[in-house]
Amino acid sequence: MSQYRTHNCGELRLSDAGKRVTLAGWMENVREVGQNLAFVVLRDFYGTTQLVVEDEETLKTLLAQNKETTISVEGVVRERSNKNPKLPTGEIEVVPDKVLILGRCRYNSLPFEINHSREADEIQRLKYRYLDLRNPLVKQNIIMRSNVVSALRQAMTEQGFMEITTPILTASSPEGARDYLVPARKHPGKFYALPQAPQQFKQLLMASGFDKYFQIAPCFRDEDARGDRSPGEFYQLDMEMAFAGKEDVFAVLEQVLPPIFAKYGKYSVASSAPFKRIKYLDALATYGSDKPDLRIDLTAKDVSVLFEDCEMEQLRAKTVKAVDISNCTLTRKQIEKLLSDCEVISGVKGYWFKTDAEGKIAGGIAKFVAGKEEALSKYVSLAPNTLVVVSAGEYAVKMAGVMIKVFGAACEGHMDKERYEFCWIVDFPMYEIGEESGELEFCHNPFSMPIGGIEPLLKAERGEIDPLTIIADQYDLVCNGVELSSGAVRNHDPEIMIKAFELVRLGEEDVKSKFPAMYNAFCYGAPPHAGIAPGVDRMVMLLAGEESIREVIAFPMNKNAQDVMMGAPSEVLPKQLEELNIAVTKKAD
RNA sequence: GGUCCGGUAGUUCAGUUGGUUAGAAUGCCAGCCUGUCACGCUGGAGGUCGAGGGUUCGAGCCCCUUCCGGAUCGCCA
Repeated sequence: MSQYRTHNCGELRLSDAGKRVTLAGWMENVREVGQNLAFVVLRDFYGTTQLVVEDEETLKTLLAQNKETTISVEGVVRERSNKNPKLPTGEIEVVPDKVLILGRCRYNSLPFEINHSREADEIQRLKYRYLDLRNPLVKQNIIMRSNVVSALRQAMTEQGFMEITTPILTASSPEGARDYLVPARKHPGKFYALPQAPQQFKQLLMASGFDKYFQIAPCFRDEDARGDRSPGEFYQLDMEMAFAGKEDVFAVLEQVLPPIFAKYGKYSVASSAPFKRIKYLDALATYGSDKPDLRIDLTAKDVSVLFEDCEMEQLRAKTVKAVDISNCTLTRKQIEKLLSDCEVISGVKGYWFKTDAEGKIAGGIAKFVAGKEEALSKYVSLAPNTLVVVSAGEYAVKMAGVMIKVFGAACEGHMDKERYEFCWIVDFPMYEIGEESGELEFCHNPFSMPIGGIEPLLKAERGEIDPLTIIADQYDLVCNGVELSSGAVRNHDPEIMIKAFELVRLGEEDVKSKFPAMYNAFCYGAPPHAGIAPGVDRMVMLLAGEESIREVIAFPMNKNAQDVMMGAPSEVLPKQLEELNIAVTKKAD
């Protein structure tokens, strides 16, 4: 038996009445209702229990303390005369006769009220995260995360995967995101890097003969944060399989994820295996996004041909996209507000018109579409009360995707929020023309196998096909418009690797110098392999229905990658820098 | 780094065209209250209106600079 308690604050019931118990917890609230009568709410991890204080001495002891002081009380469980059906412990109360002060709260005023901490300023919440986390609602997400991670480990193990940890101090990788660097004390001028992902290690594990690997892996990237992207560090369910292809990877996640989403998620799972597969180019054309939210029933139509001779200059663009929204009751003001929201997100202007109750075109750019009704109706519905939003120009597709998400969520009847819709986005282009360089570059990462192996690469080299048409065997898992993870069938063949690099004006030496370990390992006989890495934080975010990733991390950093609670990053002693062979320079004023 | 929005009591916010002593709720303190559970009632304390400068007889409000926060774009193989 614990030194401090016989029971926790969430477990006593009517059947325990008459028992002598000891409880410990935080003094959440004291309600004095008379000269010698007060109710004290005691809270611990498991719940709250009401203490009733009827003697002057105990009352004095407790009133001398601030709220949030931790105490231990010994007393008898009693049936309440006034029961509270809202509380699991609401049928009983404890009458303490011994009170012990365990940890005094020295402040009579807190930075925020514990049970309303979610409404408080975020800086305060992060600075006093240990107080914020006392709020059961805040704590709940962290508990759920723990359960989800444990369920993921169990499911992956059941699927025959083995968890192997990989180094945190490793070599900087020139590709991809900015690295976090760690100076190497014993090697002046040299640095370790924290891994952006265990990508190369897991592929090396495949070359080492491990068959199915997974890891709840910490990843570090020195890039700016977003609502759904924590700065600095995050976790992935990283996995890789040998002698396996796309179908094997899909099968594993289609078995592992839905039961976990069903059990821990806020909503029900609408997708069953196999998940819908959408080609990258089709996703862009239909949904205006490579992470479509399939809960929304809106799609984008290409109406470019209709506006070639349009009087309105902005609409005379190469690409014009239209999204028709049936049974739309939004007012002109609401429509324009939503369009301006879209404009903030995408940086592109949007246009609109609608059909009235008689099916007549009105509002917005109606003047410029008048007379085109017949041609238009081949692409979009012009049934009465249909709103049509339009985007044009270089970023028309992207804007269409934003409009689908914003209007889909805002218009009655076009989105069933209460479910999880998974899909695979497949067949990503291998190469693209870089915006800055204007030359051919890898679209995503150079580790993916081109579909068809070396053949399409050779054809492109001979000029028989456009290298932009080469497809990488790469895939994304998307759920409710959130990119959960990215994966690929890897390129395990040094010849194909070199050829893939040659198309972007690099060669064998570059492959060797950029990825020496992997290149060498693959020269000793590597298995074909494939993998994927769903983001744990984003998954938990979806399950909890949270908008901010910081709600599912115990100790999150703020957007500027600072830990305001610990004071990180911080200055260090000159001695530490000397040891690391880092010259101390004084900042110029 | 760019754009947009915001910063007023411990906390969450209101503050009209630039005009008397800057308000509310909650928390805190004191008193009252014998069945509360968001306890109630009465009273009280609590403010560098983010900072600096300017316009003005007069600035929380207008202008400039700057700091901080949020959203977003860039970025995230």
